[in-house]
Amino acid sequence: MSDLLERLRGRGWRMTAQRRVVAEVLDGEHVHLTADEVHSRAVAKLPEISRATVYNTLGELVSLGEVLEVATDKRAKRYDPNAHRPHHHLVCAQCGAIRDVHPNGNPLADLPSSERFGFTVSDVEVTYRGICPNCAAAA
Amino acid sequence: MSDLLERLRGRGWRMTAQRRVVAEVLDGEHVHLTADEVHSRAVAKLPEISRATVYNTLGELVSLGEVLEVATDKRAKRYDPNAHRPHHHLVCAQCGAIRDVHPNGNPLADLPSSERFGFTVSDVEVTYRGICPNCAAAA
DNA sequence: ATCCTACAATGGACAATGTCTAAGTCAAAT
DNA sequence: ATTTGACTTAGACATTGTCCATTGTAGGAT
Ligand SMILES: [Mn+2]
Ligand SMILES: [Mn+2]
Ligand SMILES: [Zn+2]
Ligand SMILES: [Zn+2]
Repeated sequence: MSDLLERLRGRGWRMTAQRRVVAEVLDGEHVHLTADEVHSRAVAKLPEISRATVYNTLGELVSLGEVLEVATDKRAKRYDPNAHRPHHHLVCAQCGAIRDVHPNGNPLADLPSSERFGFTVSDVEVTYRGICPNCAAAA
Repeated sequence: MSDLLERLRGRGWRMTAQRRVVAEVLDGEHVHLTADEVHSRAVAKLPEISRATVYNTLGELVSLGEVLEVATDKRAKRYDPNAHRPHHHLVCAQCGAIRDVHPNGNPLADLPSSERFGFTVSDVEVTYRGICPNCAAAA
């Protein structure tokens, strides 16, 4: 995710300790944190970082297309740094664990024009739900 | 939706003015209201109905499988009385209008086991996004 | 028709999530 | 080193949702 920081510097972003920390927290695979989780982890690295800054920074990253907002649970939005390769999500209905998945086929092609109601359809999100191996083992 | 009231009576539901009003508000096609919208419309019919009762009733309807919770926008949950025929959603990215859609194919079959990470996958939600005819005309 | 009581409704406190602003701070250009 | 406007902060406020003690009532029993 240091390439992210590079790209942002190139776009005229002022590089602050807070933004570096948020970027660090978002680094990794299968990362889908809520704003509050991002804040907690950021505070561990930079105790004085404020909630508002985390929200602001996440919002900016979303506007820039560097992070995606996903709504896999019905409470808080989650922030997904894997914005470059399109993908969908597989969510454990029990513990909420989230994995990135790449299904076959193109769901957009499966929506016939008779089911489009005159909309110009440009995008599709797919969320699979099930039980993860951990939760299955604990049952 | 009077058949809904019948089914609920059969399940031992006490029939109250409040529950009748909530059921009335949820009647119709392509209905996907937030709890607050349900409350507003219910108040128009029964001014003294409380927010708590609307939340309680919606929660009960969801537990009974008579209404679905959907998360097509990233703020409030929406309540969908079309719980009997499985379907997906088409959402206007501009105005938020929601239509029920029935795509071809089965997205569950498109998730190969190599992409299941040991999960037992049981369900899939698909949300199409685009621009509705109204918003396109206004542009 | 009246009574009883378990179930339901109410209002308001509280919690979780998200937005906004005024004032102070600091990155980076000069 | 100075300057400047972008950035951060704390906390008020807004929205969405939950909980609980109290009050009300639907529907069965008499
Ligand atoms: Mn993802
Ligand atoms: Mn629907
Ligand atoms: Zn799990
Ligand atoms: Zn629209």
